[in-house]
Amino acid sequence: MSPEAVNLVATRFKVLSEPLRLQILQYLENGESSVTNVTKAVNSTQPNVSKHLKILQDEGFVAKRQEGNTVFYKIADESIFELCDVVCGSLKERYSEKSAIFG
Amino acid sequence: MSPEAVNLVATRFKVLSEPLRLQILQYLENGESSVTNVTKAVNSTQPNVSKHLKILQDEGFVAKRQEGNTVFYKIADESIFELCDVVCGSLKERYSEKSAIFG
DNA sequence: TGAGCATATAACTATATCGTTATACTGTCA
DNA sequence: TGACAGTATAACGATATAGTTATATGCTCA
Repeated sequence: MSPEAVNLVATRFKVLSEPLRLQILQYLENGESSVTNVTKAVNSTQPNVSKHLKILQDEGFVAKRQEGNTVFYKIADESIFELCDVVCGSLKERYSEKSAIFG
Repeated sequence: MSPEAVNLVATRFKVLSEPLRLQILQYLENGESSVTNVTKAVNSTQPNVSKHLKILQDEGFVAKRQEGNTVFYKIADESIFELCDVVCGSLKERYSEKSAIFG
């Protein structure tokens, strides 16, 4: 893998390395949602959620759609769930005694 | 996924979000290696590589083995390559025009 | 025991980013 | 047009971490 490719991959992992962003993605797995509803779902503030949604959008993980004055975001790259599955599987192996918290 | 699980997953992604650490993992894919050789391979400094190796080990991605006064590190969790493959695939789709740099 | 090599750690600077607060922007509706 | 709701952005403080330099630790061998 070339250095540029390594950097792009690292950036992708970095975007997924914030718990709040993972929570947002997890919530959006249920379907598209307005910023206000995402904010409520993840129990944060609107500006903070807005900022994180922008980061997720810049990386192509989510896409936005405007309707009136409300903006709806939805998952744009399903591979994130595959990534989480792989990580969870690995974590389950490593912390087999803690595996209960992964359901 | 519970909040604790989200945090553990986020931590895992964070460890993989540094280009140098990805380079180290990529190099170790060829087999175990001493710290000195890793340092040369990734073109960094010994203390820096040592620090990153510790981070990778704490997360269970690599394991160490001491022989005399040299320490050998090797991959301890093959799932990282699966993760990189998924990310690369997703990136290829997104930047299809740039896909050449991924080989 | 003492020199020298390999690795780890400590202390530091610089940079990045999270979350907050305040405010700007944009669209709707009376 | 004016008020308000939804979203985005700017500015700020606080925290975290990458990389460097210096040094400590631990092993080997003469």
